[in-house]
Amino acid sequence: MSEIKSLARGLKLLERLALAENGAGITELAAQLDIDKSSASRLVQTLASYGFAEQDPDTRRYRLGPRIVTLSRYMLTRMPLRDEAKPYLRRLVERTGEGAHLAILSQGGALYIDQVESPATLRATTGVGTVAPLHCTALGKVLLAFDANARMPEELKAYTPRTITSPETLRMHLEQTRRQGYAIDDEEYEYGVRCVAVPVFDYRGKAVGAIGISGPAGRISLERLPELAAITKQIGQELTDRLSFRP
Amino acid sequence: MSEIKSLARGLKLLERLALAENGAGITELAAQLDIDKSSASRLVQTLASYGFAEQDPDTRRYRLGPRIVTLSRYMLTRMPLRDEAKPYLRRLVERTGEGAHLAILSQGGALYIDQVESPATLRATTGVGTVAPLHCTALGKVLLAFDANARMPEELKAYTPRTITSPETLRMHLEQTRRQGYAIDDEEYEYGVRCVAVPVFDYRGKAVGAIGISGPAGRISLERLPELAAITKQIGQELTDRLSFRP
DNA sequence: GGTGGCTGTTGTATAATGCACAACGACTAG
DNA sequence: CTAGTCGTTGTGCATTATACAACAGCCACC
Repeated sequence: MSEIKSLARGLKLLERLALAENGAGITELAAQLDIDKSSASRLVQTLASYGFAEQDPDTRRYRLGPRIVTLSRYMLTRMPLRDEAKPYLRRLVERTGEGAHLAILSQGGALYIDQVESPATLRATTGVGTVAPLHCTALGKVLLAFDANARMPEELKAYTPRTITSPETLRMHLEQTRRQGYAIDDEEYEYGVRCVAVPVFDYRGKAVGAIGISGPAGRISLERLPELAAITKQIGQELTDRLSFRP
Repeated sequence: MSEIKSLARGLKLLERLALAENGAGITELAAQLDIDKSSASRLVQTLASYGFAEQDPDTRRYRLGPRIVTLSRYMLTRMPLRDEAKPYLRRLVERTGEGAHLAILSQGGALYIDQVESPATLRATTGVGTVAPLHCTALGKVLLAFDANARMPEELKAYTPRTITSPETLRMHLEQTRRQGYAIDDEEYEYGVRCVAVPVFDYRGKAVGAIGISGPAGRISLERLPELAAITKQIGQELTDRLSFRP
């Protein structure tokens, strides 16, 4: 499995460009990858000529190009799960009033694939393409509990005081998640945001993703949680049923 | 400007993968790029090892990988225009009841950067990342009329019977668009869908994008058009005013 | 159940290609 | 005006990607 070095370098550059807040300079990029300026320059030029990067005419710095967004769209439209899940996400929003999300396991986290916003003014929305940690989000916990490919994160980073940081506690939590068929995130990732999520299975019974709702803790009160969990479980089951029909 | 060949090949492969409905095989890809199977295999393996492509375990065919979606998210969150425009898109939906979109000029078309869905059951939504033709969409016409970088498409492809296919007619249309400050799409791209769009300018007075609404022709009647155009123009102006504040 | 045609992957020698080292022009700051 | 950036471009050399194979796995078809 010998990888093509210059392609690999180009892809690494893309990732660096993605992380750079206000674009990145050639010298900077070259230093990060430990390659020569000239190499970095030519690689980025190639990326730019295909629309994967672009140069700010004023500052001469480079940033990600619009082609990425277009490719991403292609990728998303080719996912059957996304199309199937959309109506159920809408239903989730209608019945709970909160924002709904669909995520799959990817890059060691929960990758948000689709969303439907809450009609309320106060919203908790995570954009499509975000990769959220597995151990402190409802969608992530569900994937961790039900997706056979999911691996426990090495480090359980604390995002809020409520984040579960002990592997033991998390394991028990996942056990409970499996028993009750849903997971919650009680302000464990972001202050004032609670979430509920359930797994989605395909016709083989394999977990292929998770759907859930998230909203301000004020609206998603602990008293309302059982009801919201029931609704989410029901709609998740309906989606699973639908996915089971295609052989 | 010597481009790095193997990186260029890798990027071309990415684009081919994006276009392939149900993934693409190595032999197929190699034939398309006119390179050897072995080269294609190793290039795609490299793409895969960075998450830009992935292999279906069953069919052994390759498709785009999830990393693309994540990068796309980074790209979008780094666009100031998008953040600024969001509230105005919401307002547009509130006041018209139709779906709202934000687009910029890219890849010879109108690249949809953001959207807010209509609350109605019958929706006309174009996903973020879509590149729509310039000559037959309201957003596209606006960009063509106001963005200095926009180039007239070589071929005015007819998508519906109403599509403007004559360069002369289109030129007059654009002239009118400039005069009245907004453009419409009267079922010129898709049957039964009408759109209204206006330009957005930055502090230099340069057109940086376009916002607009689109919905079923049944609701966006010809009688309602003047009113909808007025609303869209007003909100577009408000957004332009906001963008003018930052030096 | 073999057999032929397909797939995608892996070895290897050769030659093309990307690389490091420069030098360059364009800016900015002191 | 000089010293320090920056990004880009030329060029010889050596690494590297490549083309041509051969390979194992799969499916379908007599």
